[in-house]
Amino acid sequence: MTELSKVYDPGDTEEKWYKFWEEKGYFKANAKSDAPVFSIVIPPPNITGSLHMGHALNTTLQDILVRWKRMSGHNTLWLPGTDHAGIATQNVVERQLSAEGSSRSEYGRKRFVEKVWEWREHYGRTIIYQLKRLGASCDWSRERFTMDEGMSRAVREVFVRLYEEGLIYQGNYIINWCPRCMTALSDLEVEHENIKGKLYYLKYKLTDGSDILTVATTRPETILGDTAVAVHPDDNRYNSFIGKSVFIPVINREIPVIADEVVDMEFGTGVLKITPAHDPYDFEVGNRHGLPKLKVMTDDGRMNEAAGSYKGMERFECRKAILKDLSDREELVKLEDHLHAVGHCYRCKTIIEPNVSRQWFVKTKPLAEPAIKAVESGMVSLIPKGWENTYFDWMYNIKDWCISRQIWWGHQIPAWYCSNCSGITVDVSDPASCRHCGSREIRQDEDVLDTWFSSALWPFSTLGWPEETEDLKRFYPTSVLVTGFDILFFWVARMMMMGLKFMKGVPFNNVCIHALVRDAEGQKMSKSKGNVIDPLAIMDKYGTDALRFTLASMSSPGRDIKLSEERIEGYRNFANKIWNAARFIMMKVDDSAALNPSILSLPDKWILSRLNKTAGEVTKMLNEYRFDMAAHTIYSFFWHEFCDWYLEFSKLQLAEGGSRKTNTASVLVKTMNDTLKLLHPFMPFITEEIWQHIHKSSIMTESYPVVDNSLIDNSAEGEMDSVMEVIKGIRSVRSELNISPAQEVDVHLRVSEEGFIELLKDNLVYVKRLAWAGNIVMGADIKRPDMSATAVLTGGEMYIPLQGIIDIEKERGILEKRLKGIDNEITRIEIKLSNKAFVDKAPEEVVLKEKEKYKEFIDQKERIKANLSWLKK
RNA sequence: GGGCGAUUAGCUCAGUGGUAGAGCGCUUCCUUCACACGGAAGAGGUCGCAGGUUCGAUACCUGCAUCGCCCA
Repeated sequence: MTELSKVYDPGDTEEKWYKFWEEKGYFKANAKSDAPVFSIVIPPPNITGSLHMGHALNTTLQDILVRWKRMSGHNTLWLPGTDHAGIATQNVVERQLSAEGSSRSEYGRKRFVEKVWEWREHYGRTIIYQLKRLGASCDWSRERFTMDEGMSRAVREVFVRLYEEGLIYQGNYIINWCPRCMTALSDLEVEHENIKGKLYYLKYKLTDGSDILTVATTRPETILGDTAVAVHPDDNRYNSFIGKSVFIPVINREIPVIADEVVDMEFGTGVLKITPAHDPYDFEVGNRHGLPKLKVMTDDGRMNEAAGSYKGMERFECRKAILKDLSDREELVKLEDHLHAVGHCYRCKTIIEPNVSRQWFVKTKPLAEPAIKAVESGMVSLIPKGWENTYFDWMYNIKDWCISRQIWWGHQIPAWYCSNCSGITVDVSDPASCRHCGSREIRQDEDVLDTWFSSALWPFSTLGWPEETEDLKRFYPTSVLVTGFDILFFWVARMMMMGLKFMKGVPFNNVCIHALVRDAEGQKMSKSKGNVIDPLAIMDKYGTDALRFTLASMSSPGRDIKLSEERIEGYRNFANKIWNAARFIMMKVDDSAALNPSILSLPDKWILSRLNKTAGEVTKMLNEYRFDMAAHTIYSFFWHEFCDWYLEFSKLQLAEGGSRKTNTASVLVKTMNDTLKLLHPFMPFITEEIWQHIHKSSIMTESYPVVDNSLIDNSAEGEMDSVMEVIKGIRSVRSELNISPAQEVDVHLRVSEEGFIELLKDNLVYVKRLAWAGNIVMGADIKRPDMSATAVLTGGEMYIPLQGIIDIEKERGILEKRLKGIDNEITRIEIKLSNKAFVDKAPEEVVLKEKEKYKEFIDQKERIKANLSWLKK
């Protein structure tokens, strides 16, 4: 075995071992193996993305599961890939073109799409390399892309089948429109944000001149598209107006007064203006009452010809202009501050415009039903379980899904329009002629599908569907999906619907939902806030293992991760601790024989028992997706039991020589080996590096430790606790009295229990060495010697004579001097605090500080007095 | 407006119907041959507030407050 350097340097090893694993093919799944299957599909990161902490967390958790299962003998598949991210990618490439002084329209559709593909080839794989940097043990031979040939085929297949079943339809409805991206969005793609706006009260005069109705609105510019005003049928204030008509202010167009139950009598004046083409609720009202839907805006958020003199104005400019005209005409009654939720495009944050247009929709209710049942019946578990309610709530209230997008980058909708008979042909392969009239004059729908449409098929399309491939048979359904809660509806819910529909079975058995990573202040990390912690920089600085361990140990269910660099540094230190423990063992152990269980010492028995309990605990925690607790369990075992105690005991045992030495070596090696294996899923690189040093083979293909019940020894654990308690007691006294480490102390132990005395006798050598104890006398009738310190044990009492150890007179002098000093301080503060002027007039924090100091001094006084009493007879 | 979660040491967070835990930070001592990215010993908490159940509540129940998120 070669000697290790004093400090672990992750930079040297990570790339080397990743390459090694990949070349050896250790990541590859086996479609033919009969071993139990464990499969995961990765949440495909966007091709526009570069690795952020969210990816790092998500990837780490998946890799922990995958490496653990692989070591536990499973035929493991972790299928990687990327998402084409329609709008986001199109935006990125458009920005690039714009920087080059060109534009999407200048390129034209065909060339633009080619440009995006080019972009993907150059930049779109960045994130893949970054995932590798994290150590992700994905089966790269099965890597997929949501726009690759196979996935595109799956998308078409699904579209066609759903269309033929009537579950996909085209219709003219109100949808969310982003005037900047110039596309429709689904309800989920709209982010609602509370904005301080105004509520404007406008005058609508009755056409018969009999009265005026005051209407409150947040969007005065939409009066141009009003086609009615509505009141609640039970509202006595306005009953008499129903059926009459009013003039829209400013433009004086005549519209009816209608009654509808949806009107909230409490809101504003209780009279609502109805703009069916620009408000989702008004759209419904409009449908119920057969009102015309008057569009007053263009797709890029300007006023159209229906807006008359306002034509061409940007929508918020128009608001200003209308308000001016309203107030000029004295038709603006008043305005109030008003907090309301405004929808924003989740990609570009532009305020969305509800808009009536012809789009494609998925009828979701029939798909949602089985998806609800699958969770209700327990076929799929969401972890933590609390998310199931959120899931149900969304599923029960699901609305049809608008899937068409007016962009170029994506799966073009496989529908062709006939210019002859205006029939629609929907087909898997491009048709040559109209299915209805045979005309060759057909044109494909220009829109593309929502990116999430293809993502919804991910668990089976990646495995080869619609072909019945070996992979599909073996690896579907996947074992678990690991993802953040932010895409529960976007992705998880839709995969459930699509998986159940097309595979007749759930896409995964468990959904492990983890938190978001925030900065140390709890803020969401974002480039604009400048509070992003870049995982790549962290990996450079502290090593990948440290980052992974940090993320794992902080991912408690149901709580966001507040990441700080100090924390990562702490786990970097842990990696170094592991390194040095290994270094110690490699320096001390030259020959290790097979473990002989018949000659184990108490510390041997203890550490082996603790090791096995640790292995059991870690496995249990991983089974429950408690990565945090699994990580903590290994951490505290390794550092605080193995390193702090056993390694110190082992030094004595090794010095004994003979069979004690070889057996100790075996215990050291076994414990180290098993801990490295337990740790490997969390810290793959350092464990591999150490393992390779010792064994000249890979740890990846080793078996994960299983509990050996024959090594669990509760009585040895109890006995060790007693021994350690004695050691800690002596150390504590030494420290309290500042006894130098080299100075041995005698110990008088009053212990009545015979078994305890025997135990200590057997283990005296450890106590002497680890506590630097000299003579130890024990017995039931031991009396406290004069001038001795005291420590209380569970089973007795311990005295440490101080005469000759410390200079009693000198020590007493020092302590009394300190006591006097402290008494002075106490008096000083007492005077200060009893001075009313000080307490009343000094800044609060100064007073508080004095009070804290006072408490501190009182504490110190007590301790010094106790020590002084030890020095007396 | 509806729902969910949080509130425990200076900070970040575990946890349990019966003596309150970790990491980091802090204090003191120590470069003794694995590690100063270290060791030893310490200090530090009315477990958000108010009720209730209980022999006993930080934990279970109810209400309130503050913060965060989701949905409308």
